[in-house]
Amino acid sequence: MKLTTKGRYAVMAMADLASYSKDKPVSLTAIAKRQNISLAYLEQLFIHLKEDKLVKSVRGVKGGYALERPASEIRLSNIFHAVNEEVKTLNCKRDSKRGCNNKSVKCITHNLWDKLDSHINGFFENIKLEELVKR
Amino acid sequence: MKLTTKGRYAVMAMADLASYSKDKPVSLTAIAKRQNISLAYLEQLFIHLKEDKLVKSVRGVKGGYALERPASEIRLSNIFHAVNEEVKTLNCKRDSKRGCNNKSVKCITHNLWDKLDSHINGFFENIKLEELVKR
DNA sequence: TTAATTCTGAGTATTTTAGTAGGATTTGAT
DNA sequence: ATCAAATCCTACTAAAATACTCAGAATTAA
Repeated sequence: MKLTTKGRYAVMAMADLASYSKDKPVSLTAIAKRQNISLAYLEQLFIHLKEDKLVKSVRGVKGGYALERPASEIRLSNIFHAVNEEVKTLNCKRDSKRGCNNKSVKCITHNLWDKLDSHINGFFENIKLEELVKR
Repeated sequence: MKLTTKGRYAVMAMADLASYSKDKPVSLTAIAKRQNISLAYLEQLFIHLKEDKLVKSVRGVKGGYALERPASEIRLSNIFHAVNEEVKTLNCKRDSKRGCNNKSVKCITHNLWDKLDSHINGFFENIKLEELVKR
């Protein structure tokens, strides 16, 4: 199990925005340089961040991105969700087809993965972008 | 981020062992059938489980595997570690080379990944194979 | 008009994962 | 002694996911 760079980059970029975009939008070029992330890759991430209304964009010269909501109202879970960095420990279709009835060994572990999901998601839900940036 | 089947299979197989190998060793063929996992794939996993002294093997006819330690002394973290299903949210070499000094945005998030690692690892460390099986 | 920027879709290289293949070795049972 | 069931071992491969790149279109302040 590992966290992919997609989620990491998204959080880094959002933290960058929260730090540098007080009044004016920040261009992806600036973020790309500061955080050392490919511009083209950032562009793709920001499409999703915008879709989920975490950032707003200003097109054209002097344009860029800014937070759509205050950093105190953005949870890390929102960011991960936006870029499809889901915690997905089990795709249950197979199991449910076979009638997952909490009796087989398979389903003993099934419960485990559910708990793990909650555990990890809870972690991200409890941290706001604001906390990450201040300090 | 996702958990791979490797870790799932390893836990399922260990849970199977804990359930079925009371006195006699259990063959991988039996586990493969019960849990619907490829035999050859299981073999590879058990090499590692054995290396980490979680299971012991009996070769030859009527052979198989059994737990090396009681289920109450095997933590899920031991299993994941054995099959290299590590929680690895950040490979820090790049960052440390650049002098990760907890000042840049990169290192703000760096702390985050460290915490996440602990959070997830803590989850696995707190669950023993025994708890998984009984009930 | 120009240059900086977001926006969009497609394509590709790399890595990881999951699984296969083909044996060699060991050993209880007949 | 032979056989078959099992572990053990190494290498290979197919598929999927990841992490990008590329080429351009659209927008807009200066």
